[in-house]
Amino acid sequence: MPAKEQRQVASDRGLSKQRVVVEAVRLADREGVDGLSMRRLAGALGAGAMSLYHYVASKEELLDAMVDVVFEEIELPPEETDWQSAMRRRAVSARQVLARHPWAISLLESRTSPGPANLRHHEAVTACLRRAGFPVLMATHANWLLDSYVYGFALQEASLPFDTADELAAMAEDVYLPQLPADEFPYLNESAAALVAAGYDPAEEFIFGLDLVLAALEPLRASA
Amino acid sequence: MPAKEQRQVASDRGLSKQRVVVEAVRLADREGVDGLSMRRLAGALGAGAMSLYHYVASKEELLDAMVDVVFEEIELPPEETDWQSAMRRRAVSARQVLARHPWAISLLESRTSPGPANLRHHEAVTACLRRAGFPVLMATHANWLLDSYVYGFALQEASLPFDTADELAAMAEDVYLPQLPADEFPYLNESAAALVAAGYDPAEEFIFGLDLVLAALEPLRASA
DNA sequence: CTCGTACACCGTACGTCGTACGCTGTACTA
DNA sequence: TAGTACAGCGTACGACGTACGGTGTACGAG
Repeated sequence: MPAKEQRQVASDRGLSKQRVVVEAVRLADREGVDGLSMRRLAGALGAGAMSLYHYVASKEELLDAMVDVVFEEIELPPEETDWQSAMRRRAVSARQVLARHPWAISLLESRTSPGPANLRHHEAVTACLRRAGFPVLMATHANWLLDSYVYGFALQEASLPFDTADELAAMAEDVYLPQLPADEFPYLNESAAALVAAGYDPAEEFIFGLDLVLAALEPLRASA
Repeated sequence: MPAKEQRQVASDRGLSKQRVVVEAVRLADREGVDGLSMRRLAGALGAGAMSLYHYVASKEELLDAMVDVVFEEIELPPEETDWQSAMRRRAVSARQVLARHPWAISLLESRTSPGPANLRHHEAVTACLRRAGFPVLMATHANWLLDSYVYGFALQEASLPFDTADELAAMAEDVYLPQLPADEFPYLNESAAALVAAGYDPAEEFIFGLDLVLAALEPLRASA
């Protein structure tokens, strides 16, 4: 019934798994993962809902592909520098990317088989550690530790309702402190006051723990 | 129309926010968070779906309450010991609890305002650190670092499709190695082989990173 | 030039979801 | 005895994922 005047638009306007997944990521960035439905996604692509199923077997597969797109965005550890700088680079990049796509974090939990970009990433990180002199088991330990820190930080960051020092100060005054009776929560009150006074910026927190972890790993490079 | 022979069952079989939330946690443990629907939950409680809304304003509020129940299960840092032992205790407990309720991790990301148990927990941890001599800002750093590690580890653990060394060995042989061409992923192959050979048990991984982090924090106890 | 087949895409339909709304029966107070 | 409050329920609505069976266009073979 429809479409009689459209002709060679196909190759340009036509769908593809690429286009579907990329648009899904955009939609999730904009509206959160709960706002991502097959119908809405199809709408954003100017297509019918069922057309998507020619490119993705199910919504689950779509989510898998989205997570892998996110992994593709994370910078691999550069090979030219010392291992600490390289790992810092990739960790900082990972945090940035996960902050840009907060929905990806909650998806990680439920996706059990890593996509190709995830594997490539893991390989590159392991390579960096092994070349720096970490024995196999130590490299595994370091991997777990660093990834735990990065993911856990991103997870906590995603649940913060503020981004900057100013917003923190405003929220502390208006929202937090009122529900924190000073006698029941003396230390949280103390912290909140001190953080606001110091102009605490959560964005700078990441590097502190990261460098501390990297320094703590350094001595393990040559041991068994 | 119904219910004419039931009488004093009310106080025993009657609902309450407690019962609703606890049963929701059980259901989520059993079927995952996707398997938790208001109808199914009501069914498990022998009630109609809409009855739940007398105890929870919305499903969102139910999820908030479930997360707080999980926090209640986490052991607070004991006050009698040195700070490292205390923090180790609570971290180990947190990991256990989160492993028992994997759905809670993905919920953390979307819940922006902490419940009472969460606040009490945070207060206790901060108290422990401050009493151990950490200055306010350092205690904040330590908090972020430790929580990041615990949450991130739990997140990674939840996405593992195996729990024991044996299962890892089996999966490595049957699933992972076949899709990891040795020329493209030399280091992952090396790691997989070494881990299987060493009888690597992911359950022991947690303590390694935890103790490393605790040791790295120790020297910061008295500095500004 | 026709026709068959393959492909890209779509409309409809089903069962499930969260929940707004309004009704019932019971329990207790006046 | 009447009135009120409350616990719980039934129905209904719109949105979801997706099974199924179309329908138009492109293209190679005859």
